[in-house]
Amino acid sequence: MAAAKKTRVIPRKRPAQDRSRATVEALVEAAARILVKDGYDAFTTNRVAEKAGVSIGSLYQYFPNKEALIGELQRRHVEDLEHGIEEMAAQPASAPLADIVRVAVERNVKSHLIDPALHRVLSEEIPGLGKLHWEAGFVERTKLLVRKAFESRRDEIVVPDLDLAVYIVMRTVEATVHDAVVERPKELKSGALAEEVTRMIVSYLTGKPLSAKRPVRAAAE
Amino acid sequence: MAAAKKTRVIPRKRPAQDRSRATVEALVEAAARILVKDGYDAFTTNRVAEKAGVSIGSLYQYFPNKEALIGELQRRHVEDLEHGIEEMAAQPASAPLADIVRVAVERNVKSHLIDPALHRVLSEEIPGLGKLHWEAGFVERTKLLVRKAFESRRDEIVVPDLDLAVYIVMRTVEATVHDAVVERPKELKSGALAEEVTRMIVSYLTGKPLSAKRPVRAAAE
Amino acid sequence: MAAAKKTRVIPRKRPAQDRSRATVEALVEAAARILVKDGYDAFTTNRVAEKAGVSIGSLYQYFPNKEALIGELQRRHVEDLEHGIEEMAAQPASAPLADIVRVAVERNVKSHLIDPALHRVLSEEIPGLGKLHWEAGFVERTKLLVRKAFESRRDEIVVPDLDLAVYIVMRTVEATVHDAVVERPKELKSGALAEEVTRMIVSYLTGKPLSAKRPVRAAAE
Amino acid sequence: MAAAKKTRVIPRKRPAQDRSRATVEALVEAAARILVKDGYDAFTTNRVAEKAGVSIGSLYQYFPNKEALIGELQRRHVEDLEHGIEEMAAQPASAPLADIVRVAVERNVKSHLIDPALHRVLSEEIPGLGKLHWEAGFVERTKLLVRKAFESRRDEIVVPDLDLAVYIVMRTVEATVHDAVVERPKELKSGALAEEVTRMIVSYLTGKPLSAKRPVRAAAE
DNA sequence: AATGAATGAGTATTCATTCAT
DNA sequence: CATGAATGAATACTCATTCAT
Repeated sequence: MAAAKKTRVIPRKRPAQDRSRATVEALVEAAARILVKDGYDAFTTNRVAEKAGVSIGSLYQYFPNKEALIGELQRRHVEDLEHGIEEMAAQPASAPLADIVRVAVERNVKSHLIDPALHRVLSEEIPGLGKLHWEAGFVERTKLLVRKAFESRRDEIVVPDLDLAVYIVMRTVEATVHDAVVERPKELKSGALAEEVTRMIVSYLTGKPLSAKRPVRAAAE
Repeated sequence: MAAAKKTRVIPRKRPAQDRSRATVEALVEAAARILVKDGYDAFTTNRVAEKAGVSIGSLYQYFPNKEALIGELQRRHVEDLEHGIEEMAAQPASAPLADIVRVAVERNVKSHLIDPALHRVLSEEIPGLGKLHWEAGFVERTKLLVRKAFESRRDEIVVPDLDLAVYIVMRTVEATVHDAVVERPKELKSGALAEEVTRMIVSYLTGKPLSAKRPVRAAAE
Repeated sequence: MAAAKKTRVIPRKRPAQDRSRATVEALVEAAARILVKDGYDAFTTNRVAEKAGVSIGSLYQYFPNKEALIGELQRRHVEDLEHGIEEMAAQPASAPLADIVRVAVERNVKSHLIDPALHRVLSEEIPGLGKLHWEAGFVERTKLLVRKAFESRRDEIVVPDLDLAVYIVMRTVEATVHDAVVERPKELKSGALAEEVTRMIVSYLTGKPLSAKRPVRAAAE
Repeated sequence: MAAAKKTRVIPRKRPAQDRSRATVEALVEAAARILVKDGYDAFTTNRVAEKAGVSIGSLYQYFPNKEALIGELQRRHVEDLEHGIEEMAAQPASAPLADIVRVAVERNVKSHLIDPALHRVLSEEIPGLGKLHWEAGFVERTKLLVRKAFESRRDEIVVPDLDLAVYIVMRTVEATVHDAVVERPKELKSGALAEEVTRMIVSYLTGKPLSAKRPVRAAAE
């Protein structure tokens, strides 16, 4: 129903030269800084260009429109999130479900601690595009990896509908960790939140409580 | 950091006269319709007034600004959510934790099935204010009720940090149900989602799986 | 082939109130003045609004875009041209072809003497729209009237293809008179040009020269 | 009154080298193609350079500005028109007026059939400069030749004011033929239009109808 | 109370042109 | 000669809000 926006989200040129790259980087940096410091209302293309020390024309040389600039910011965050899932998927086949979940959750927490303020603005203050933009395919690719990880531990899992479980788990981790940036920063940093969320998910999937906390190496950087 | 908006969110007057009430109602209706059908971009005060069959001047008679209109929409949705929590709190003291959780989850699902499209727009397309707006105090009042419910079943709960548990549970239910409107509509309506989420939460809180499904009366309308 | 522009040309509202009418008039006036004095390059919407002593917002209240403003100017000129053709058509059925032609030519000259400068800018400096805009149907309506006038004097006319004759005559009068505004202003005002053009057309249509000049009353205001 | 543009219209250098010539040619070609296919709005210097397979810098090596590019296009068209007039002037002194006129008209038709689309865009879609641009002196040189041709047949001509006659004839031929490209393409190609226009002009100038059509050799290529 | 004409600050975006490499 | 990254002035248009009637 809601009106869809007609827009390219892909940067106009893949910057090749060095000067180009520097310009693009300056723009992205400036965009992030403005978004964090002054909010979306202050996020105007002219302001971004100015803060980047670049002409407005140059901004449009690399980003077809305002949205594309935001898109790039999102892309970078999502890229990191995806790396996290890949790290989980890279766990040895022998690793128990609990370890898998813990790695995923802790890695997700790590992603959210990189630039929490930017992350918050990105998901709360941007109009028109909630998760819509979320780098095409990211959610699907991610779902697939999680599903595979679950499938190869099918015997440990008591939940009948695996697909539904994947959905619930993913939403839970994301929401729970994401909002903690603002509402539970202490527990987010201390690891307490990750521990609790891991417990919840594991006990849900396996049908039995996760006894003692047995830290996993992969979580450490 | 982010620029805060200076605004009253409360309707200028409690409409007493009938005509007034009708006007307000028409405006709110029109606002919702536009938001759902055309998205936030099309949501202009002039357009709302026009669709409501009212002059723009009249709109400003009842709503001090655009945000207040949105605020009213949110208020109405949140009001329903709050009623849900109150229903949960109204459970007899003897009701076991599992029942409490089930009632809360199922009631939340019900709230989200009232006007899913509007609900989605409200939480995804509105810029500048994510949950910030969320009717002052709603989250706090709600947290309190949930906490009390948990406290009076403290013996059933194995999680040490009750406050953290409340946060996790609330975020989980909200996120999980909310997104299901778009991504898992079937399981949302069938009750399968509510069942799973309830299982997850109960097993997390109590440390033991929720055996068979034992439906609760209060969930039935 | 050439890209067509997507635009409303119709004024947004038919001004009803007096204040509205005054605003519209001020805008049209300002538009004409700017076009004549400074050319199309200086014709910006903000400038027009300013010169009209009206806010830019008001301009857009009555004209959906820049083009519509020009459209209105053209409409007014074309309206006058059309009145001229109607005057020709209103000649008594007994009037000989020569009189008809003379009336038409002289009336056309009159139209072009109203605001020659504006007229010139309108047809020479406006990009994208040559005659394209020319008030929908004007050319057709006009052709029809001329054709009828010719048909009812078919016996006087020696040209076999009447349709082609109509085309040639119309283009000739328009081009010849229009450019005279700039290139032959003296003869345009003195009536010499009209006389010559009339001669040319009549001798072409009838196959015999138009002997002496026999002025027609209708031409005099 | 109208703001005059400050510009060189002559290409910066007479390309001597072959590569240069090729570049210029590519640019002019690209310019024409864009103008015809996409209209004046799409005619940007960057686009022209790109389509020509040349860097924007190179464009400015050969054309001081956008206008100069258009100027070159016009120059080429006008050049052809001028050749036509010269062909007329090259008729033997003994050739009767009717032949002269016929040659001129038919040659003009031929010019307009070379690249009608480009020709149309050039004269209808280019803003700021109607005929102003028209290669300095073209109109004057042309007028002179026509006048001379008329003078040397003064005895055949009944019109008293020769200068006015020249103006009227020239405007008539140009307008009548030019617009036929769009509005009477069939008659333009068949020669019917040229025939009619010739008749009109000859009968106007000589005061007697042009009896039978007596084709002239010069008109044949 | 209602109307709706008027306001005008604010913004995304284009494109001709320059100039360092 | 060629390149193409960078420039930045210029402009159409939107929309929340006010206020005279």
